[in-house]
Amino acid sequence: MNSRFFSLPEEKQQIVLNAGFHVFSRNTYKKSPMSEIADAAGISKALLFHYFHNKKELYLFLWDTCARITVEEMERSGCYEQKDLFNSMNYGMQAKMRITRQYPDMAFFAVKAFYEKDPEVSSDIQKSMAKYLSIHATRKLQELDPEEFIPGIDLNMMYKEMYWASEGYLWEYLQRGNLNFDEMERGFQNLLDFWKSVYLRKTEENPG
Amino acid sequence: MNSRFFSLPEEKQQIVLNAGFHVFSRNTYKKSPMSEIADAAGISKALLFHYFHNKKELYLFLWDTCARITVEEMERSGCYEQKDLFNSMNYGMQAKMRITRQYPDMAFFAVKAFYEKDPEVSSDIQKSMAKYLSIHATRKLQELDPEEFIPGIDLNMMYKEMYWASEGYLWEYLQRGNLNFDEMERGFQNLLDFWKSVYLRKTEENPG
DNA sequence: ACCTCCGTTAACCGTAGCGGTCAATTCTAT
DNA sequence: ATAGAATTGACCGCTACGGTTAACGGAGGT
Repeated sequence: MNSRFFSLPEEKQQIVLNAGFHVFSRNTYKKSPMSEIADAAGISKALLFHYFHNKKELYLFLWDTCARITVEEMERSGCYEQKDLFNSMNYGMQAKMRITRQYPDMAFFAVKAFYEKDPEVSSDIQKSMAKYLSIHATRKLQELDPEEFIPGIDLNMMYKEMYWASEGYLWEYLQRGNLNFDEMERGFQNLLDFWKSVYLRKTEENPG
Repeated sequence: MNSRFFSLPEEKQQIVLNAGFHVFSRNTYKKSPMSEIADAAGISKALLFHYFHNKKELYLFLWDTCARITVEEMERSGCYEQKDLFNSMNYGMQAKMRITRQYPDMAFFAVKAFYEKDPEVSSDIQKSMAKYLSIHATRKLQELDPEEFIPGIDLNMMYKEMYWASEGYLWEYLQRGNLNFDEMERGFQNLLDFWKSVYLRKTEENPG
């Protein structure tokens, strides 16, 4: 289908993908010019049209790539198999950052595409999303052992709270651009350590 | 300056402002058409140009309005005078939601404008921002009494964590549109209660 | 030396949308 | 009826868009 694009060296492919993620994540579908994407990728507009027959094809290809890579990388991180909640979040976040390192604008693109309203692409997006969600639904919420946490804590709320804070944390970094991944990773470790120190029940092995 | 606009009934003014916030928050400055704003406000493009001489004037007016209302509403909420951290956050969040109720897209507009790169407006934005930040800087970080919180907790980290979670919480609601403010408020109350139950030191009055 | 293939591009095309203007129309109050 | 303000449709010059095409240039085969 995209044989011409796939025969490119992988490095060049990534540059084009990133250019697409970048432009489409900052504009609506309709207001994302192919010329801007080509410029960002350092190639001519005509060549971009040589790789992808039209704008819609590129956009949907980017969406599929985004979904595929996310699923792959999350599976690969092993976060779903972790029994320990904090390890699970840690691996999950590491996966997200590994993705962001390679495709800095993919996260933005994903949310933008999900809420895209343009009739030329929205139905395709939603259809594909439904497919991926049905896969995702197999992963049920962690079964947490109340004995491990401080007495009386609302574990459901704790989980949601940690999720929101992770999102807020990630968001703050993504928003300001020029990412320092080592710093991000260290910061998230601190966050995890804080949660452990506060939420985990104190025992002989874990004296707070 | 904008005498023609100000002589409008307040209700109509708000409609126009919201239309502006909406369009400018979803596109770059350059790609936000005046025609689209006029449509969203239910008036003709020519009339919009009657109220504001050109696009730049409207944009900067929106920015000033945004900054002014935010400062006003935060002051008015009384969150800065609160001695208790949780009360302070509660009032602050209530103020944010009061603003969002009236101008649903103002929060989006603010972050977008802050990161706007277009040379036609970016310098004005940054200049005005510096002004407002210098006012804001007078409000120093809460002096927290370690005696009130569980022993050994990292108060600095706790504060940051609560901030991130609030942002993540707000973001989740804003993102999906069609806001239910009562539900949002209840949800945030739950979050506050959770924090109190976990972070506050247990005493006779507060048996966890 | 010539030819062929193919990645790559500048230049182009028809159209649509932009910021901004203005004459004309409608509304309102006397 | 009429002055004056509010409001608009139609317009202008220009830019930018998606997509096409003819041509360029280098690598490899003969």
